[in-house]
Amino acid sequence: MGTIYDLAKMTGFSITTVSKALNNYSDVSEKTKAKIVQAAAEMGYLPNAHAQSLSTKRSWTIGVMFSEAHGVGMMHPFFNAIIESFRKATEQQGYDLIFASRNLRNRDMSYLEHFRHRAVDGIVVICSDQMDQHVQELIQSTIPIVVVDMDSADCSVVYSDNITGGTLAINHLHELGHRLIAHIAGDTSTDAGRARIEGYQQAMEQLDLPIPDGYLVNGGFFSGEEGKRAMNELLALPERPTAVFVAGDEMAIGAIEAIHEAGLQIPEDISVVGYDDIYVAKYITPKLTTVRQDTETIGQHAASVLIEQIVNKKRVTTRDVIPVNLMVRQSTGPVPE
Amino acid sequence: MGTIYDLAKMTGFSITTVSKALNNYSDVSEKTKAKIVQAAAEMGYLPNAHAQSLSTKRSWTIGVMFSEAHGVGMMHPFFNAIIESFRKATEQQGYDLIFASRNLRNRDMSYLEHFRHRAVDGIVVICSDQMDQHVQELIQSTIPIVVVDMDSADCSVVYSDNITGGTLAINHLHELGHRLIAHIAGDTSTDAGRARIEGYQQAMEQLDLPIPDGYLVNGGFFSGEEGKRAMNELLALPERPTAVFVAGDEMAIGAIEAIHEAGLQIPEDISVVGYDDIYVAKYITPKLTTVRQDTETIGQHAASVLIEQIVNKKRVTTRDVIPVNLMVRQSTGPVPE
DNA sequence: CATTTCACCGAAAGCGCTTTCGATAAATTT
DNA sequence: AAATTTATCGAAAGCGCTTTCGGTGAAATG
Repeated sequence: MGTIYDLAKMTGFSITTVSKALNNYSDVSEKTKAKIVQAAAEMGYLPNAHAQSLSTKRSWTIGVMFSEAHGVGMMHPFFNAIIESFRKATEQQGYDLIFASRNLRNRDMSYLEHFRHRAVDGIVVICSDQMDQHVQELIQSTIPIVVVDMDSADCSVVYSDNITGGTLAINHLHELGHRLIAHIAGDTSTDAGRARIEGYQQAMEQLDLPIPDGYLVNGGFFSGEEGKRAMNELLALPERPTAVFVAGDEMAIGAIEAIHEAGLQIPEDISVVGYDDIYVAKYITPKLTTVRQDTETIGQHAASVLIEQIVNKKRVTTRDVIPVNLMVRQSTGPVPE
Repeated sequence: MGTIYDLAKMTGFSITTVSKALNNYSDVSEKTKAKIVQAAAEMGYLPNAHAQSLSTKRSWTIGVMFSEAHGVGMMHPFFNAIIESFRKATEQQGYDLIFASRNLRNRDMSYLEHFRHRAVDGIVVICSDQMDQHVQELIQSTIPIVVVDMDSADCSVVYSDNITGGTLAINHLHELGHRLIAHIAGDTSTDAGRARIEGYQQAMEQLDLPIPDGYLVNGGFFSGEEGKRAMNELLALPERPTAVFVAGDEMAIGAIEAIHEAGLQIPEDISVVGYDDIYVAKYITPKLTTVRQDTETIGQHAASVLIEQIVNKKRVTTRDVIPVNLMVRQSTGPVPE
């Protein structure tokens, strides 16, 4: 503890000089700089971030907002991996992350209001719901922002190449001989959900494969429960698919459960390919074939495009589509005879 | 945007009165309060948090530190679930969470220093490594603190009843007829790892079961890889266990993979019980029997004990041990003949 | 030697807010 | 009617820091 005044008294210099010394101004002699820096170290002096922010109008904080749309909060492994990567990248530049709520001492307020209150330097939002009012409000504001996993023309975005992801999965299944390929989709209110459907449809058309009625089933918001339910719908179909492309790994794991409960084998009876490549994907039985999203680069790119805006004090709107790749493991195999 | 000065000018009152009105002081008439509040709403006025903190010495922020010991960061599902619950509880009281790094504009500093710099009101640390220097430094400081998943005599702690968790698992296996029960342990540098070993050993002794050489194998830091490796060691033993208690779910999933690769069935040949009950536990094949940690209550309790300290401006040292319970699913079954 | 330049330092204002304390006018009491 | 209380407001100091701008003495220049 101790303020800049204490340091000034201790060293005999004015607070002006102390501040300059600490900030490495050129109009302070090396000798006094050294004295001051050492004294600071001795007394364990640390500048008060609030005072600094107040006077510089720069807080070195980045506000993060998770879409709480479906109560996943910060628990979804995919979102999480991204934020972790984002955090590493931004902390290297000296920024701290702040998770703001919509509650300011029991006063209800929007995220934008809260972020303005906290005077964050920039905002990262991880959200897949186009319609989220709070997100739209953030996007329309003047604060530097980057949004992940969603598209928008009004701000910088970074997300996976989900269309290619879909085609990758379908082509892989096609090469294994599958012709009856279903898709358990993410909700169409999400960009990711829609793009993967798009990829599925494009690939099927390209391959001249029909999409039978009921082969495109909505799996909702990527949960295990919904994946299971959706798979059961597929299993009840008159012409059962031999392969299914699932728009999320947790959903895929739910689907696998359904398949097993129906007494069927994977991949002998049905092949399944997931999406995301969450941590456990390669450990479960059968090891999950899945489209891997590069959370590492997504986080890094998001960080750099945000920081660039902050540094240049200028909002930009870029679109950064990150490649995905297929991890072939053991949940897919040749089509059954 | 706009400051309190603008509001003052706009309403014709002094900034003193404006501030008081906004903070609901009693020496401002209801009439002028109403005027000011409305004007504030009209111009979208929001108080600057930094200025407030500077003058009140209260920042309404809580610093969170994850033990980065083994590079898991905020990605581990168990830690994550806790933080999510903690976040919900604290945000209801008006606090924001800040994830600080050890990097302050390319100056290296400790977490304590960083938190002091940011002037957080309290700290939550989620860590299992007793020896972490940074954590010890935090604990010895004067800032209100709560640590999760670790024991300490010098601060408030909240963690699961891991000893009971261990005995729960062993007793369950014993009831199923198992006598050859091994344990893939978490590293003994972690409290959780040690306590679960303790529970294992206590239960085995209680049941008069010997622990053969090699039946207690270190699984390191709870990763899938290490679980797999440890399981392979067990499989190579002259007398193979019929059941294994694994100190973490991800580790258990790795162990399951090893068992399957050895051509053995679960639970027919070997039963396995995990620890944590992570999200996917109930979806994988076979559905994992596991000791469930109550992340919800852990987070809530951590929040309330921290906030209590903040409000009372007085550090307390409490120990809050949260009960666990066994989720019996399909990875455990009767001992093979 | 007079003048300009340069290196180094500090006074002071300002960032946006809270809070103490005193001032004033109105209301109440004697 | 005088004295006291009450209700309402504002001046000013302070929170800890940055930054502009001016000042001083020493060194460099003519």
